[in-house]
Amino acid sequence: MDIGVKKPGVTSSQVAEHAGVSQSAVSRTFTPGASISSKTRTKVLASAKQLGYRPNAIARSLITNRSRIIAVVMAYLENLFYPDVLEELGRALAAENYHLLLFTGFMDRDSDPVFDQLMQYRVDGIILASTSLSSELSEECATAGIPVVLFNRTTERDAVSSVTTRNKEGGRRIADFFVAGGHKTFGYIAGLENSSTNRDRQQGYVEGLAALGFDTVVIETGNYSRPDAEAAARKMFSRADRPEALFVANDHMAVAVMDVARHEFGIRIPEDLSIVGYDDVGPAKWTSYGITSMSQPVKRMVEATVEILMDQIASGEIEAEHRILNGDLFVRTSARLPAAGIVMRDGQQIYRPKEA
Amino acid sequence: MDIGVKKPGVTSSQVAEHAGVSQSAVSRTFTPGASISSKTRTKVLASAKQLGYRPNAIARSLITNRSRIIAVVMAYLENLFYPDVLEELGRALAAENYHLLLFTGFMDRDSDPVFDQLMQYRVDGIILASTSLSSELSEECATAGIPVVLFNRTTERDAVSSVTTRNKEGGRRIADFFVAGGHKTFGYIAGLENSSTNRDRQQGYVEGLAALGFDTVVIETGNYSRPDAEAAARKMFSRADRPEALFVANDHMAVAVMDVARHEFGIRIPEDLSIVGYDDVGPAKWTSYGITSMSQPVKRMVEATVEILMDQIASGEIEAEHRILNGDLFVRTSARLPAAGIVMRDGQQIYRPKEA
DNA sequence: CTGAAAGCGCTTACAG
DNA sequence: CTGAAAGCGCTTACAG
Repeated sequence: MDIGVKKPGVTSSQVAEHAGVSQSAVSRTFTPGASISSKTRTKVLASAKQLGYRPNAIARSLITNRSRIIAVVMAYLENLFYPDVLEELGRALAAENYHLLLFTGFMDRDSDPVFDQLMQYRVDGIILASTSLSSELSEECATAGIPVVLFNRTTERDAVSSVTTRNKEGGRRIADFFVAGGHKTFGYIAGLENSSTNRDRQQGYVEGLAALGFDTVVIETGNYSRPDAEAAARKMFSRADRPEALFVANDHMAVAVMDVARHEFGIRIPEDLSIVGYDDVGPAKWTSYGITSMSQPVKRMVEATVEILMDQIASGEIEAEHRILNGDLFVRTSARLPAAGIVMRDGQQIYRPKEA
Repeated sequence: MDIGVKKPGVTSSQVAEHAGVSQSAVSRTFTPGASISSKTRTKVLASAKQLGYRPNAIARSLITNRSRIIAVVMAYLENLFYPDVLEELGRALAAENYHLLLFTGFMDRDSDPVFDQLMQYRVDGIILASTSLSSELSEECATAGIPVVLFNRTTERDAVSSVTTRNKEGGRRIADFFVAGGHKTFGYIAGLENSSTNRDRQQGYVEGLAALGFDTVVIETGNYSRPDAEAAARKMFSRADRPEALFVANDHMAVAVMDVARHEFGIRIPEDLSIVGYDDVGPAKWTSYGITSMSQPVKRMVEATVEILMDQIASGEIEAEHRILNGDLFVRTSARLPAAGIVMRDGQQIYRPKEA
């Protein structure tokens, strides 16, 4: 035959018949808090076990209007920051007895194409990471009562909930750190130009430098992509005014930039060039790189994300909520050190200037 | 109120009323290949658009007994190989109009705990990567008519479908490569001891060396984990009989091993020590590492996985199928080169001894 | 091609 | 605490 037949599973009616009770009794046995005598319950459980019964979540969803599924949209996973987030999300959602429907591997940074798919499953919530949703669709979600959280990104109108870290303060902290370390010339390898993280990090950095009397920052753009970052690094290091301090908008690019610097240009780090990255992701900690980097607290960001979702699902109130968390500048070997301001925390060096 | 109300979506009945047709007509409009006049279809589509109707996939699943959801179980994502796989899976499943329910972030390497959850959603198929399922549960899937594919792993009894590469041949190739490069002493940093990949890679390597007259291989175990690999490297490099050629069971560990070698022991690579890894994953290609590594063709592995699943879903025949693909030894800078056998392919160096 | 009707496997008032 | 019954939003024979 052409269309395969998945053997139908055991149903609550079959269990009811086997146990000699009503189908409602079976349902109640598997509904936490439902009114059922322990005698009936025991009988049902025994029959269920014997028949290999498992409640059909699909049927339950249809009637409760709750799928217990959260859609996670993550366009790409090359930057290890995102797999880290995904793993934490898996854990956090499982703890709430929710499930994770993943949309990944499409090239657009726009989620609209996957939106139809995701809505058809009547997901209870949507998490958008490394991607964005048009405002019409965001509005449609609000109308449908489906909470949406932007992860590590905000939109201009603030109409959608978001979880981010203080990117602007992060950029400023890096400016302080460079200047405290005695650097005089400054560069920036930018991420995606229309992303809020890039905009904020760059702004904080440039403003911070300006406040300290440095008005010139040479900029190339790496678009948060490895090949683009390599190209940007080649341009940056070929310039006559090559800076001695370089902030790279995330660690994913910083790794590529360091490789180009050392192996293509013979630049010594940190003797000839100081590099600071962002995210504090895995490879930043590897000895070969040892990147001084602003951290983003993935675990707490995920907790905040899931919290917003759970609150809004429970209350039915979809009001945009913005959680902004703090990061720290973890000091390693990729940048020259300032004379003061470095403190130890949990065995790691972080930069905490007094005024902070 | 305590329990939030997700506004019910637009239903096919509402669209039918609006369009002045039967609910069946609406359903047929959204069922590819259903018998419907283009006139009715147009009317329905117009009303659907106006009302913002989207078919409810949950209701459809209930009646078709097909969820169009594939469960992917991936215990952890630190090793970039797995995010790569996930991204390809996202693409490949979307192309078949299937969706990906991800289970990740649990510490066990055993999938049994998530199995109940996954069965409740009546998934149409299951992909297990970096994790395994007890044979009882595998059998239960077969009974229920749900295809399961082990990704990058096999079980002893071969009862479950799998997609792997020729790990044993890979180990043997690495042995050939080392010996051709003039190495005389050999080591191995093992992965998880009960995993099929580790067993096969190790066996091929040890047998290959033996066939060439080298009977001694010093072994430490890194369990495919970064900290364990670092510890294993420290033990390995502290040995009096430290080998000059070291096969590390995957690149994820090889990166850690190289960092320990260079920065803790001052070992020069490849002058003092040759290292070869496995997977040919991102960091292997980064200049700082440049790991010579056996590749696993992720894209083709994913295609094979999805193909098996789609075939078995369509036919309803759950017969274990084993796809075994070839990898190549990509030659970079982490190991001393043999005088012959290195050829170019697509601008990359690979090792292809004549007899192969 | 079309519509009325049955039914997928559950949850949940309702009445007892 | 329990059961009979309605109904969630669809698909799909069936009859016309």
